[in-house]
Amino acid sequence: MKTTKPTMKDVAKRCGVAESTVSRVLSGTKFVKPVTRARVEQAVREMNFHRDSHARRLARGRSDFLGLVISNIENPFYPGLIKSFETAALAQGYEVLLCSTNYDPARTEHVFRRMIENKSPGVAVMTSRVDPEMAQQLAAHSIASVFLDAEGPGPRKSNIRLDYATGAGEAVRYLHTLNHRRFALIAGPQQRASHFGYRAAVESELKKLGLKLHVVEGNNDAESGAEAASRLLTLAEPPTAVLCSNDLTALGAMRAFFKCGLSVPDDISVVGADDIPLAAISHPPLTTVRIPREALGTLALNILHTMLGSARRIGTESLLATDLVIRESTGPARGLSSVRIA
Amino acid sequence: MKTTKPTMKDVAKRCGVAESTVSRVLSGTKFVKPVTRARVEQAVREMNFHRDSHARRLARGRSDFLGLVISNIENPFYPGLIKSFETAALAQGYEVLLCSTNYDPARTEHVFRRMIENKSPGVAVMTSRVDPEMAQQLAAHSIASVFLDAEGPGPRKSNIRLDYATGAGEAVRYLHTLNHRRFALIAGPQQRASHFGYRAAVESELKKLGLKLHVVEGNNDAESGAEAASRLLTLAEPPTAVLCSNDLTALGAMRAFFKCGLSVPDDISVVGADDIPLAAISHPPLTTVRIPREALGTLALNILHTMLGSARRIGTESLLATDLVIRESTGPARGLSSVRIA
DNA sequence: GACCTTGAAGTTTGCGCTCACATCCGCCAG
DNA sequence: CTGGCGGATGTGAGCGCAAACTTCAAGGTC
Repeated sequence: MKTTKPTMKDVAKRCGVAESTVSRVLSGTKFVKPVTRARVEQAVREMNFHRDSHARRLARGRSDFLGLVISNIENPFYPGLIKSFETAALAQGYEVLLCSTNYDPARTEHVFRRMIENKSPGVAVMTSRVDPEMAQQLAAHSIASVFLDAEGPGPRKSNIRLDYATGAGEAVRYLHTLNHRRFALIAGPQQRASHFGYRAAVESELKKLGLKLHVVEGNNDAESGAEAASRLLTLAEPPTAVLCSNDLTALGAMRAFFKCGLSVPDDISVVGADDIPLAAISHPPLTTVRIPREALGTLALNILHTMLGSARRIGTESLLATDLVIRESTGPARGLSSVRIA
Repeated sequence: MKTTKPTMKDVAKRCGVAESTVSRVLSGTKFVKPVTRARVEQAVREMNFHRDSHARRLARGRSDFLGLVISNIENPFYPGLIKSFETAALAQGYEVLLCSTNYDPARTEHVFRRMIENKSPGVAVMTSRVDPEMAQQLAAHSIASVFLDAEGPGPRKSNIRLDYATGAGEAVRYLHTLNHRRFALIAGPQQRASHFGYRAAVESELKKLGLKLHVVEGNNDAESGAEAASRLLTLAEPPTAVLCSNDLTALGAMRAFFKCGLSVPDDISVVGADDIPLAAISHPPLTTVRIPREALGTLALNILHTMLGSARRIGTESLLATDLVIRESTGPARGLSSVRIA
């Protein structure tokens, strides 16, 4: 029983070829006689040999670790994104290094250092806010990057913009055909570009219909959604349709409405955003503006792959459309009088 | 503008010391004069130098990548686990390599090969089913491992057992005090140890109370939960309390009950298992047997860390208790006649 | 003052692999 | 017959770093 793990040299020796031949076989290079190849392959199998990826990456001068940076994995938006990114990455022969920042600056810095130290050829930064300095760090180490809803593209730096206008417009128009006239939005933190964009899209669509939007600010979680919803009900003219910055907020809002004895959608319609998995199985299932997470992950990877492939690594800007998924949290507006709460 | 990235040698040259001194500074070894240390540190900062982790790992002969193997990241059970594992790992100076098997044998094999090639010192396999051969592969490459609900421990191989009996017992007794007497379980696939254990725990607890359990098999997702729930309603004596193999199933079941015009918990009580984040914000919020995901992640890491630290890397077996989280999907059994559906 | 100790550095080797280059060989065209 | 050519393989030089080993100097100790 050998104690030390076999190296390529051991494999080479065992079947009487040079190390480089083994390397060629393992890397799938051609110009290896089928017989030789077979012999090497068998030896590899017999010895249960595995290349050391560190040595490999050192010798090649680069790694195939693509970074995927997210904020908080507990955000239900991410898993689908991660999965599709990973699947696409694997298909192209990359590995993925998943990193969460948890909104912690120290952690964030650690994450980026990790990318640099691992010689990542490219990183997808799918958090809502990015320190511009980090982007610069990546650039300084010539790491290709793709961001989400960030500033425009640059050298080796792409951007994916979510087009809230499509989905938000659809939602507004849909609610309008259901005779809703009083709209409210429980918005997310407005310093985030995505939430600002969403709000703008809703407002602009309503303006086309000659309607106004009542905005309350939430914090993207269920509690703040519930709290904001209660506030909406104290209005002189409460809305009949409530759009939300994300699904969690919408869920919280629905719960608050239920607590007040209202029925969704009979008394009030609620629309979420994101289409997290839970939206489909909530009670009632949530109508929502869908961000195609899977498409997003795949797109991010493909952008990275393209930038890495082309010699002139020019960043691109892509637009990703959103759309409305109609479920059961929306219905016709009560034609009658407005709902009043004691 | 230098094009190539600086190496330790460059740093050394720049401040007139030997490479090893730079290494010593960067690794925090002592026996470096403060003055020298400061000079090196400044040079590092000025040159924006970062060590190459591949070279580092190659030279040291080992990596600090702990593997975390899960089945499907879209399973809401995982994110909390991942997060706590990662946080604990970072605190101990490890990095984590997250891998999903997606129940795909090819993918699974890839995952394990990845661990081997990256010279992972340890791997936490948090999937419900494991190919024993994989466990063997890890052992063959002397990689420490910790499994979930797998076979007992072995050399360099630990196991964490979830103790369903605690939580399940609590749930049954709680429902019993609410006057429930007719119990059903929508069980998960029985070939999985965890689901088998859960069922056994519920059955044994009911037996103590002189009650029986009606079991239907589900498939751990919302649809199968709904389907199983409908089946339960066709019984001559439908249950008044339904336990479920997991929260998704419970959610599906609740939806089915609503569809039939029943109220949860007024007409029927539902208990989930896992306590996924969604359970707290579902309608009604779900009473559930909680698996402490955070504790699980932390525990897994600590076990790994301990095994790696001690010279005699003996595997251990740990038991992790579950408990009941009471929310609003459970209530007193109707004292009156049993519910009947047309 | 000979001897050891210890802090503070420098020197060197090699981790396991890839890749550029050199080599060898058989075969065909001129 | 010979030069050339391309397929098949061997040779060797690093990749960037860690760690063992070596060196040197400044103090003790008796």
